[in-house]
Amino acid sequence: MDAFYASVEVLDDPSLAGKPLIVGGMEGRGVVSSASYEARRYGVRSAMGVAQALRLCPQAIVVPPHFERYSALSRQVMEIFHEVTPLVEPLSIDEAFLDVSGARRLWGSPGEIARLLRSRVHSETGLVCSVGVAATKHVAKIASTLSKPDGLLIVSEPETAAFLAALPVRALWGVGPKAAESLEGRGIRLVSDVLAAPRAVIERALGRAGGARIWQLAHGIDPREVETERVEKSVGHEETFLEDVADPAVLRSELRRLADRVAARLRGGGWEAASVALKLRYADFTTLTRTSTLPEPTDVGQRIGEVAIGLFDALDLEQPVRLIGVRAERLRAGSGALGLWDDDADWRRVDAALDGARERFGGGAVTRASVLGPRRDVNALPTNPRLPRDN
DNA sequence: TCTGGGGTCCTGCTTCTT
DNA sequence: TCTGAAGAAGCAGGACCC
Repeated sequence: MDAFYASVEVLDDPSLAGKPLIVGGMEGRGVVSSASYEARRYGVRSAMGVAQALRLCPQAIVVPPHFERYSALSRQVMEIFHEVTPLVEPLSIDEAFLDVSGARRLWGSPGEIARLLRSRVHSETGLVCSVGVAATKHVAKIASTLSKPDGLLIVSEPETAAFLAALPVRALWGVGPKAAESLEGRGIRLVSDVLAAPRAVIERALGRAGGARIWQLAHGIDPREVETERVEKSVGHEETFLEDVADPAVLRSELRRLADRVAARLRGGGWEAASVALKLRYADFTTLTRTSTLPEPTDVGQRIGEVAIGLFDALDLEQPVRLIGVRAERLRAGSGALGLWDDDADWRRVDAALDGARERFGGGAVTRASVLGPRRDVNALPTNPRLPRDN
């Protein structure tokens, strides 16, 4: 979707059409979430402070984001995609990969399908989208970016190598400012320079995993399928204060509130968290994180809050705090999940959990049944003290 | 008058277990 | 019972994406 949030705002208030528009956060410390193309002409970009954006474009209209509305329209657009192919991989609220290789007999060539999608999205939602068509996800993604706004770019398989070679390295998925700087420091500016360089040079510049990935993408190698199932790995909430906060009591209370929100989402998704992370950003923007693995997974806000506060209390507050956040990590299926647990390793895990529970509760009454509860979910059992994990 | 909030993945290090 | 190596896991920080 093109300038998605800004386009939705225009859809809902046509008087904004044709004007420089910024969808952005709270006053003072807000940033630009989305800007209309009229605002972008003045240099306004996503993630820029709203104050800076207004210096560049003083006549811009700033509206707060309406995420529920964007989500509703996103669902509507995704439904259109699903009517064309079941192989849809939402990448974010406003982007998706579609595998249309099996839909050609019904809907025509990939190019025809792309035109159909653009037309249907516009007629059924009033919004404009751009489409990239290619043999791999990576090239399709780049093509859609280059075709914006309101465009369609088809890169056939034989054209792929030449298409990629002419691009700056920054266009490759996963090359951000730091990676681009590291590559450019070695004289590697274009994808064609990556092709000419030994793989070892790229891996030295970007690290082993990142280097290998970028080397492959530059060569047009991207075997990733369109994945319709996605498994969340963490959920979190964080908040930047309007003014920096130095009072630990206020920060603890905020942690409790954030933990409750995180826990509510865990329960909504049927998950439990195996560890809890605290994030803290000082006034000078120094950011630190602290993580703690839980004795047993939980979806209870009070428990997550206790752990987050424990991590917070272990810190020496050096400065007033600008941002604070709580994240639940290493999610696993929550209550109600069934696991098979008929081998020795699982029983050892149960007994280890028993030991841990006896230590915590002072012994006697703790039995295998009281540790397992009604759940019988081996994966959700405590892993303290350490045992080999099976995931 | 700087710099949000939602995430994923990787690296380098330490600690623990086998 | 001790020891060293290897691997797993935990943790912190950072890059990157939308």
